[in-house]
Amino acid sequence: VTPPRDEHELRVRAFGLVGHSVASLASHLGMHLPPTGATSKGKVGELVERALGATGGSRAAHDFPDLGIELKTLPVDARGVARESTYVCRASFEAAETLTWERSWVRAKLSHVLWVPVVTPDKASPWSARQIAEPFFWEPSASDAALLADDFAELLGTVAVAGVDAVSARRGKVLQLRPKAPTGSARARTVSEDGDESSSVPRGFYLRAAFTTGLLARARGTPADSP
DNA sequence: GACTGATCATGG
DNA sequence: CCATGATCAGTC
Repeated sequence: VTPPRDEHELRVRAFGLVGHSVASLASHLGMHLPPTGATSKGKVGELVERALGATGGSRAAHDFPDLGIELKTLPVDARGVARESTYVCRASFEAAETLTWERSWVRAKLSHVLWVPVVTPDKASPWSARQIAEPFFWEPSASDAALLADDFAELLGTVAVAGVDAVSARRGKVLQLRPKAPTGSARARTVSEDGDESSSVPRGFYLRAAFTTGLLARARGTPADSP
């Protein structure tokens, strides 16, 4: 699948997936999926990337570089409530004191996102019971951006003055900083306020499920708690 | 049932 | 090790 030429083409392709199960999508693409469970983490995202012509790969870039658009699948229950938080990107603290929201990779990634909800009734649901729902584009509203910027500033501020280990996933109204590593013993470099180097478990930025649930509800034009 | 900390797969 | 794609699973 070649990359979409523009946003319209991407939109058409994404809407073309609506109603397909993950199993049928994989079948059409000739992809084999392992059974659902721990070993299949991330497979739906890779599948949808391929289906839409995302450049993918493991480079630090948007999924659609020419369009500046990021692709995210969103597991939701039958009511449209997000089942999981959403990973955004790795967090680097080389210059926590000077890194601003405006210059952050988090902001760049979230500036334009194509969300593809995947209805997953429960975690035991087989691929055939997980269906692609209506996708939607999101560009943060002024209030979205303010919430994100506030959390970002608070998180980075704490890292700058107290170190990354002082931040738990409990911080942040909508944006979290959490471990993001192969195992709990993985290490990544950290630099403290006075320049001392040490290491801690690698972290990543995540969007809370309540936040993404709200984005979906807004896109559907329904209150987040309506039936 | 929501949430946090830990974990799984793949490529460079 | 870095990055991408996320979800698992024990605890609150």
